[in-house]
Amino acid sequence: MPELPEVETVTNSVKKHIINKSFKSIEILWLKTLHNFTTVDFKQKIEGKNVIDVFRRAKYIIIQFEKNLLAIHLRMTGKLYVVDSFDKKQKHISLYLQFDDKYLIYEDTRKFGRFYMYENMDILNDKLGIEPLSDSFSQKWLIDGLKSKKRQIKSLLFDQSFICGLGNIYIDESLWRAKIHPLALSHKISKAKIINLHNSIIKVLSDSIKLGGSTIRDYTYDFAYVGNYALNLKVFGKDGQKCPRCDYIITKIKVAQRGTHYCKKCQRK
DNA sequence: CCATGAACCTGGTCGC
DNA sequence: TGCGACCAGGTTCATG
Repeated sequence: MPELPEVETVTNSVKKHIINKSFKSIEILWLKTLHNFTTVDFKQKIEGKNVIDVFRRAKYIIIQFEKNLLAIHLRMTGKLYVVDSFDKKQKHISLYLQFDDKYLIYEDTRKFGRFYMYENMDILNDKLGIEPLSDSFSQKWLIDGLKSKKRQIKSLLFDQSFICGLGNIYIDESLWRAKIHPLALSHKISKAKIINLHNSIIKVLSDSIKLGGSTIRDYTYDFAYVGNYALNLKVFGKDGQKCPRCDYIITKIKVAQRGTHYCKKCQRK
C-alpha cells in the first residue's frame, strides 16, 4: 500500500500514539526485517528512549529519538499500526514493539519491508531526491530535471533519487492528467506538458493525502485509515474501461517491468 | 548513463 | 476442486 500519500497517512496515524513514549521491548518474528541492526542494538540505543518526533521522508516512516532514529520502509505489503492487544499467533506479523500497555505492530505479508537504524538522516538524504510536496519542487526544477536526462518518463518518475514518493499508481495518474505517454523521452517533452505534469503530481498526491491514500484495506485499530482515493483513480487499474476524458479504451502495457495504464488517444508521445 | 531481468516473498485470480 | 501461470502499491543488484 505504500506510496507517498499512504506513507504520510500511516505516519500521522502512528505518530499520535507513540510521540513522547518509549519502547519497552522488541520481538522479532521475521529476522530479515531488521536490515542493519540487531535486537542488542535496539536494547542499547532505542529501548527506554523517548520518541521525540515521527515524520515521513520519501516512502520512509522515521521515528526520531534523541541520538538515533528508526526508518521503516513498507515496500509492497507492510503495515504499521498500534493496538491494545493482538493474537500472537496471527499470521504475517514480522515484529512488534511494546510501549505502555500497547503494541506497535509491523505486519508484512510479502516480507519485503525493512527497519533501518541510523544516527541521523544523512544516509537517507544522500540517496533520496526532491520531495514533490516541498517548496523546492518548482516548475523550473522539473523542467531542468527532465531536459537534462534522456529517459523514459515513467522510469524517471520511479527513480527515488530524482523525485521521491511516487510509485506505480500516482505516476500513471499524473501522466494521464498531464497527457504524457509513459514511454515519452524526458528531454523531448514540451515545457507546457512538463508544467502540467508538475501541477498534476502535486494535485494527485495532495488530493490523495486528504482522502487518506488509496488503501483498500483498513488497519483495524485506527479507522482514520480507510483510504478513499482509490475512488478517484482515473486510469490505474482501469484497463478495458473508458478514458474519463475522451472515452477511448484505456490500455495496459509494461513499462519498467510494471503494469502501466494509459489512454492511447490523449497520451501521445 | 540507461534499460532489462532477476531476486526477495505470499496470496489472489484466471483459464483449463 | 485442483493446478499452473501470472499478477501485485517497491527496491536493489547484476548484466549488456
